[in-house]
Amino acid sequence: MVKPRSASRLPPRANRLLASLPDADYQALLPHLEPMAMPLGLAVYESGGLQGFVVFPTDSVVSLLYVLEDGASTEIAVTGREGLVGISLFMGGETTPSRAVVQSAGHGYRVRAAVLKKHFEARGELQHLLLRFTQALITQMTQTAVCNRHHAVEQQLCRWLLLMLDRLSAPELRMTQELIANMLGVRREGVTEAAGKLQALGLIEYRRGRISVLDRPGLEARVCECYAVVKREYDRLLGAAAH
Amino acid sequence: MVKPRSASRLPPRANRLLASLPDADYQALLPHLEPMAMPLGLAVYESGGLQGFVVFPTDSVVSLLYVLEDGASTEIAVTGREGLVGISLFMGGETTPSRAVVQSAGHGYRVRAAVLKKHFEARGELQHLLLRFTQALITQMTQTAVCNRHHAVEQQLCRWLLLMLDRLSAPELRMTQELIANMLGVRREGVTEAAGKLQALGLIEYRRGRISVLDRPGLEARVCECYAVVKREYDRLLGAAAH
DNA sequence: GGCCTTCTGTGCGCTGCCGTACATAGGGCG
DNA sequence: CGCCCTATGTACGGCAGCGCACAGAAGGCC
Repeated sequence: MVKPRSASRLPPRANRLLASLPDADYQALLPHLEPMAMPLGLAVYESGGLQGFVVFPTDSVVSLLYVLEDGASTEIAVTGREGLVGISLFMGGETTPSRAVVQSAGHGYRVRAAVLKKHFEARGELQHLLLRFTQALITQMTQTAVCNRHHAVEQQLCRWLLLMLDRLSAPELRMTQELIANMLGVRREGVTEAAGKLQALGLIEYRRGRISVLDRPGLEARVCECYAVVKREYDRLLGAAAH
Repeated sequence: MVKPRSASRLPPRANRLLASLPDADYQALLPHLEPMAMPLGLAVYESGGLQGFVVFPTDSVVSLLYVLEDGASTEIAVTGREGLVGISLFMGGETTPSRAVVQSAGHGYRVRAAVLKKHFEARGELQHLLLRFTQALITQMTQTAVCNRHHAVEQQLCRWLLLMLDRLSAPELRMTQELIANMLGVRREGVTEAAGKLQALGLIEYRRGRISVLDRPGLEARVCECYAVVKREYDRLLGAAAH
């Protein structure tokens, strides 16, 4: 039933933000939307680097992560079809000290920073929408900080899987445990252990770089409160349609 | 040399954001600035609660923190004279799932949410300034998440002390170790140990709810990179004047 | 001055995660 | 088909921080 991922390029409005725009605003932006491939590992932007574009993912998922001087890293937030990558371009800072890396390959649409900024400043519904999205993103970052401090790796893994799942079309992700460990900022072995436990419980199934979620409700029953808080905020701020 | 803290109420422009506003914007906002006392422990806003005001601290410091269902808490960010409390009011969400609590008593000025929103929408320099501040705040939250994950309590304590110091007029804070522990999301005993070590090194001195920083450069030498990243972003986005 | 609350110091054993090291297994590629 | 790279499983010691329990000390209050 699931179409091969590269078969079709989804239309811009597969992105929920673009879908939420009033027709007039959308039509104004449309000529500036450039389709782009989002291959696994692509750095949409680098820490401190000037980025020329804002990206609206359709069927891809992008991680915002921070890499420490010693190479250790932590995911700050994850963005997919419900949002956009590059908020610093309209927030006024131009850059951020973090990186954005494609975690699940797919496609998206990009808009030149200057163009988006002009439309943002025009202060229509676009501005309100982007600011609400930014606030939702802040909640996700906040909750990540809290979760890092207080919850066990297994719960964080559940949270992470659910966040990814919400942004994917199929309940399967191509992702090694090593990469997940980088995202969560823990050891690979810790992920192996936690994932093994979830598999033993029948919640997920995985083999070599591929994880399938078999029992989503089961995951939701084991996850910490952090997931629900984030989801509720996204729904509240961006409309349940973002789900 | 240090004036008693309650002796004088500072003018609005003791707040760096208000100080950065062009005169015209400032004059427009001035009639709406209501001076307010910020006593220790005051909840400027509660998780999920509708707040009617945005607050510009002058000589007070406010913590944004998240409290988990089980009562455990973590500080997400700290705001003083360099910023404002209540970004969700102009970001469009009205509320956030976190709390804001006065950590260091003092004063501030508040503005009715509707008034600030109107001025924000008028899209002058005020909007740009508030958005840049928001981005700086995001960096602080981000770095908190990373620091929580990867750094030891002692380093986090150094970071926290330096962040507070940057927002205070005297190198002394009234704060029990218990409260610091709540902020950092660790045990009180962990703070006792780390603080004891810093005192033994001659960097700080404390007695019963009062901490004096004796050797700021020494703290800077022991802190993790997280502090510098945040400081650099604040300076870059809000002008070195914010220092 | 003395009491009593609150803050701070310290000492357990425990657990979760780290660092390291190595063994197995999957699966793409020649 | 077989090789080899890479992903995954497992084991072991170490340590940071936790939860708990209690002793001492500081200082406000009457």
